[in-house]
Amino acid sequence: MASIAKNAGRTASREERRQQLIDATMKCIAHKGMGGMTLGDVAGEAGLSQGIVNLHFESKENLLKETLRYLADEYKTQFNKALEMAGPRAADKLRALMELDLRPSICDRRKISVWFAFWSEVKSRPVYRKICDESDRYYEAVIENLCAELIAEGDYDNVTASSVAVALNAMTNGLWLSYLISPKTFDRQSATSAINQYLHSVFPKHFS
Amino acid sequence: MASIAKNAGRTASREERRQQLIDATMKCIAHKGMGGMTLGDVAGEAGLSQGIVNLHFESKENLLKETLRYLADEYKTQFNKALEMAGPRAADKLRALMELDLRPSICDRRKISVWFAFWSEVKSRPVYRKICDESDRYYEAVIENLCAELIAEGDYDNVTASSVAVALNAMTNGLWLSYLISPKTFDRQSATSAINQYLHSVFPKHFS
Amino acid sequence: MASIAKNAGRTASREERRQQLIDATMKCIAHKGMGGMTLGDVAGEAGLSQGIVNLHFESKENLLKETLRYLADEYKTQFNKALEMAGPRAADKLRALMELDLRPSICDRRKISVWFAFWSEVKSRPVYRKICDESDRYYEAVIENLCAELIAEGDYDNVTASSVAVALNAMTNGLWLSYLISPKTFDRQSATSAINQYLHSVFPKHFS
Amino acid sequence: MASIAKNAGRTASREERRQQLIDATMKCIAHKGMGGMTLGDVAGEAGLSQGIVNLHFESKENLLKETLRYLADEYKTQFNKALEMAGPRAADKLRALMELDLRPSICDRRKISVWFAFWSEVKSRPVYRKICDESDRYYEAVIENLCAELIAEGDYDNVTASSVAVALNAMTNGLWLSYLISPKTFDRQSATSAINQYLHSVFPKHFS
DNA sequence: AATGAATGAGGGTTCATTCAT
DNA sequence: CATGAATGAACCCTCATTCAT
Repeated sequence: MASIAKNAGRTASREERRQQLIDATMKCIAHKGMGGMTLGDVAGEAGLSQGIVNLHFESKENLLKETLRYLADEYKTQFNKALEMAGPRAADKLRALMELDLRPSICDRRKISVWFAFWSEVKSRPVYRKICDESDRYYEAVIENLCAELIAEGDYDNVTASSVAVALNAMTNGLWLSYLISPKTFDRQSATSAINQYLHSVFPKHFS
Repeated sequence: MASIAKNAGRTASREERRQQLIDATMKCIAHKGMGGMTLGDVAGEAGLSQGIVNLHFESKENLLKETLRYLADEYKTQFNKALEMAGPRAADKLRALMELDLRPSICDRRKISVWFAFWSEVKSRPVYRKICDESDRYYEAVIENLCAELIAEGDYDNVTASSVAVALNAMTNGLWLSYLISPKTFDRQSATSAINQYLHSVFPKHFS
Repeated sequence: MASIAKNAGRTASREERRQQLIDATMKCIAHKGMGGMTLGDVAGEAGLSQGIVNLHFESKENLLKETLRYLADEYKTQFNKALEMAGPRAADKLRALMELDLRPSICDRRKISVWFAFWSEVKSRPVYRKICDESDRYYEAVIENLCAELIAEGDYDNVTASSVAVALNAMTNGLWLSYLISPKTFDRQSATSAINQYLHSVFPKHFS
Repeated sequence: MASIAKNAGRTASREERRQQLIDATMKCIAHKGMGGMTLGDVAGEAGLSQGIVNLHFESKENLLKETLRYLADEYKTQFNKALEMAGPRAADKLRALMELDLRPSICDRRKISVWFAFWSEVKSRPVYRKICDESDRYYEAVIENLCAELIAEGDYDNVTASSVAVALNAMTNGLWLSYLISPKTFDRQSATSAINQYLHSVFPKHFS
């Protein structure tokens, strides 16, 4: 029985272990920063031994790449699910996507920290840039399509779908930063207001 | 007095050297990432010798803090200058500030990289958070005041100054990210459109 | 009895596995050098799993010792067989031994590599020295006896059996080194000539 | 005064330090074997700190390469000096070269150990092979020329310069091995006898 | 007997920092 | 002030060994 606890580390599927380590990695990045994080920290956080990361990910660099990929995949999954569950109307879908970015499970300082850690290395690591770029492109395309629908429906002029998509995408990312920097003074409430107000200004017939 | 004059040269040179090293630091962060950058790189970039950074900044940590402070101060200076030179009207001031963020000397991938590097460590280093927070608070306050003026002038309802300030601030930061991630497909032109469209939607009487 | 028969199979398989691993070890030493070789390499080369070597040899150190012992035994077997098959005359026996050292199955770069690997550690590992010393002593004694016979038969003066034995032993080992270092320019032919010429010079009546 | 001892490590020319480290390396290889030697050992042996080797040699691999090169250069220097100081006659030169290989400063178990360590890796590291091959080629060529002179002078038939050169080269290397393996029972005396007897047998008019 | 995930000590290497010059 | 050799802690990574299966 004691041996179960002692050998807890010996039983886990390959996939579980990888996920466990990726989770620990995100925690460590948030806690110590991308440069400050060490493989020792990650292993410790996961309650496992020194060599475990190299065993499952070959190298630190690869662990980080896989962590980013997980983060991107996880977001995409949520994004698509939000889209699906929002019902058929474009306005509802758009609102759902905006809400997604402010949902506590996504908009949490730890996770935001990790996103910024990768973004900050986008210039020095082409792999990161590629992953982020592909994701971004997808989201912006979806949003742009939704905006195009709204514009057609509402007969809005003076507004292009592309510009609104760019603005919305930028805004949600920017709001994450505000939350990261000023967690005390910045709350989800004000973020929601800012977005709603923007949507109302641009698409008054769809958003009150 | 004599000694002041005598030290003026030294002091000036000391200041110049510090600036030279801060510049090198920003280049290195952009090039190698916050974690990848070493004091050796910085010294090399500045064309000086190994120990030089510790001589002028005591420690790496302090160099980074001073670099962030410089970055923040530089931005503040430009911000205030833009405000001043824009003329007395709130709308002009606001437009000038938006333009500032997209001006090549500010919105350049290298510099943006450095901003993101510091932001990514905001959670693990309270000092960084403090510096960023103070700056942000100031800018948002200024913008909020300008918006309040516009609202009063234009008699806009359904809009609060605070929300617009939050949105604008987020948007400009988010646009930097888009530029960082997709330098090929994202250009200053589309960023300008996004902002102008937003301003026009919210303050139609002031922005065409 | 029954149990002996029953275990014979197991024992045989156990012995086969050990031999398989020793062969793999020699391959790996030749390929990666004594320091570069790992137990993982050995297991891989044998097409077996990680822990296999420790299962059969307890430790790396022991595996190496057993490998050397195998190498020495194998050589001794061949040596004795060559001696036996050469016929009764001392000159024929001597020639057979010289030929043995140049025979492709013995004088092959891979195997030579392994010999040198062990010799190079003779100074730091007394066990290796002991094994090599014992073998050497045996071969030199045999050769010395053969030389003594020849000297008696041929009435050679100015020559001692001991010195010729020392020289021949040194020469064959030295020729292996030449082959190891210069496989392209050094061939079995020139090695054979060198030995024959030596034998002819020393024992002109026995070797033409 | 105390500080002189304490800072002994801080004063030494680049070249001196490199040599000091190469010496320590040879000691360590002899003591622990090529695989067992660590950079920590080398630094410790030199009385310096951990990082010192990488500071002066960039990598362990490079340290080893430079060590081999030093060993080869040192030998070549001695070889050429022996050649020069031996006087004009070929026989004297040849004898001087043979004596060189048995001279205590060259034929010492520590140094021999190091030679064997490199030879044992000749198959897995082409660089080592190249260095050894080039040296060997040079020595054999010199010896072959000397033998050719002797053959011409003495009108020896049944002997080719090339074969004698090959044999002599092999023999000296092989004698080193005997010394390495059997330091107790093998002495310089018997090695000398073996060589002299060989020379006498082949070139009776020149060597008594 | 065999596997292969897990361990953890120890290796090579990097790098912030110190110090004699 | 400035240099750059030297330090030594700490990193990533490897690998012999152990152990549950």
